[in-house]
Order: sequence, then C-alpha cells, then structure tokens
Amino acid sequence: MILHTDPLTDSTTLNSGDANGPRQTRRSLPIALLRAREAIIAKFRPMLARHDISEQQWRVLRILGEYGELDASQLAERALVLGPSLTRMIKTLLKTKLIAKRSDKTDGRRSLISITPKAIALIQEITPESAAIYSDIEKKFGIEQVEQLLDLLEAVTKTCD
Amino acid sequence: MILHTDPLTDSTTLNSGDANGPRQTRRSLPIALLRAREAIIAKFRPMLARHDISEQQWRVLRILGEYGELDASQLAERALVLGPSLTRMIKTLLKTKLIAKRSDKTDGRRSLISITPKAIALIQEITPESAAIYSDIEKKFGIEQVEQLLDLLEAVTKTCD
DNA sequence: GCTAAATCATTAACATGTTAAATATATTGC
DNA sequence: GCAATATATTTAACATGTTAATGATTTAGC
Repeated sequence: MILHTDPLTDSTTLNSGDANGPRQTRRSLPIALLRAREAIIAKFRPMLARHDISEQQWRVLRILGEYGELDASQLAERALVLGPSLTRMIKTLLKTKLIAKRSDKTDGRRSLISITPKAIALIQEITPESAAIYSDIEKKFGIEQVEQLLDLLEAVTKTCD
Repeated sequence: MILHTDPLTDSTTLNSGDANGPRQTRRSLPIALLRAREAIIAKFRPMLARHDISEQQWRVLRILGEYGELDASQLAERALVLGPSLTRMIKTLLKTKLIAKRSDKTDGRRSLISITPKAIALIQEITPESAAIYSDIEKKFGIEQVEQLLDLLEAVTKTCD
C-alpha cells in the first residue's frame, strides 16, 4: 500500500535496517500528525491570508463565536493557544476591534473576552469559503474517511489527555 | 459515543444550533489534528527537556540519522521545519556540536548537513526512552488503532499534498 | 560566452510557541 | 482579620513559524 520508495532500505544511510534506531519518522504519530496538519492547513492558509487573519486568530474568533464570552484561560485552552501567546494576540485583536475585553466584576483576576459585530461579520464572510475548502477535502478523501479520522483523533486525544 | 456536554446546545452562545456557523471546532480536522498532536507530544516533552533538546531539534537529528547527510532544503522538508527556522537551528546545533556542515563542491549554493558522533550517542540515549513512551501510548490506545490512525494520516496527507 | 531566469540559502520583520518568573487578586486556614 | 497559599494574567527571554526580500550561485536559452 505504501507506494513511495523507502529510504530506510537505502544502504547509504546510517541506520539502514537498524531495528534499534529511532522509530522511523514515517510511522511516528507526532510527525504524521504534523505532516497531515500541514498538508490540510495549507489549503486554508491563502484564504485566511486574503482576509488578513492568521490561523490562530481564526481559531480564537471561532471559539468566541461558538462559546460566547470566555475568560482568557478558557479561551486559550479551547483555541489551543498558550497563555502568553493569547495575551499578545488580544492586544492585536483589540487594536483591530475584532474582540472586546472587560474585567470580571466578581473576580478581578479574570478578563472576559468576546467578539465584536465586526468579527461576527468576518466569521460570516469566511465561513462559506472555509466550508468550500473543507468540502473539497471531504470529496477527495471521502466523507466516511474524514469521520473515521476525526473519531480516531478524538479517541487518541482522550487517551493521552 | 461522545460523552462530554455539547456547548453548541447551550443557549447562551451566539450561534447555538446555527448550521450556517463555522464548522464546529470539535469536528474540525485542523483543530482535531492540533489537539491530538498536543496531547501526544506532551508525553514526550519532559523527556526531551531532560536531554536539553527541543521537539524540532529532535526531528532534525532523527532525520539526519535516518537519511544521512542532506542538503538544507531536503532536511527542512523531511523534518517539517521551514527554511528560515532551519537556518537558525543550524547555528545552534553547530555550537552544541550535534551537527556538521560543509558546502557542496559541485554546487556552491548547497550546504550539506550531517550528524556528529555526539548526536548519534544522544539519539541512542533518547531512543529507548522515546520507545517506552510510544509503547505506553500503543498499550493504552491499541496498536491496531495506532496503525489505523497512521494509515489514515498518510492517506489524507497524500490527498492534500 | 552571456544574459535572463531559476534555485539555494540567508536575512529581516513580525507573530506565535515555550518555559519561568512576576504581578495582582482570591481563597484558605488559623 | 491575617498570613500563607492558590489562581489568573502578564511579562520576559528565547526558540520557532511565516512571509517577503536579498545574495549567491547555477542553469537555460540564445
């Protein structure tokens, strides 16, 4: 089923056929996940660039659109962004008026973040373009396969969390 | 099969039940891939930190171990690192004497990168620890499921590349 | 041979990832 | 109430991601 040539059988490499060498990168889960993610996200990147937002900003705005106002910790966790990154992104997104920030009245430590009407409009612009790209992937790869992959990804995440 | 509560049925969110909203982040392939990768790599990170190398450096060294001497472009592509990042990493890895660099005699544009004996020793130290972590994941998640996931990841990568 | 286009690596500039430490506020235990 | 502890966010410092531009070759076409 594997159609490309196998560099591990190339006798010029250092650990050809060495079963004690590091797990072959082609069958490494972290690397395979990264490679797949890169291949897929590459389909979306030009579209997001046309709308002048980064992949990470898109995640943050979508999460806020889905969940409504969130404190910074919950937002960071759900958007898969680390705290310090989110702090910097918040500054930028406030300047571009895509989010609003207020402090929690009953807990002065928390900042509550929400999206603005401008961001809602942006989400509504981007959504159909994103859906079209996604549909194209589903068409080429197969909807059932996409579902199966999503199920496995959810499962392995739960296993490791 | 989905056991956690569904925030999209929470009427306090902006697009509850909105089929025209952005793809729910829980079923988004790019996000699911990122989440799974984070969950898995988190198991390896403390071990790599004890050996004072980053995830990216580990990828670069493993690729060089697998393929032998490579020019910078091939190394970047196979280690899933962008050119400018690799340029910076090469400077660091030269200082720590984990790699060597020479210029191609017949093509002055290319740099050829290889690992040093020190790096080979490091790889041999890390490999069993890495294998143990990987085995633990396989034990908990199931070897067949890991294989199935790897196959799907390879397939979706090929579809999108 | 020489110019134009293509290729490889680097630099620049800025965003984000990552860890540790600092700051501010809340909570707990006494 | 107060000191100690815990929690939420920010800052700092450095590594890496990302795109565009630059410099140094090499290759292609003439």
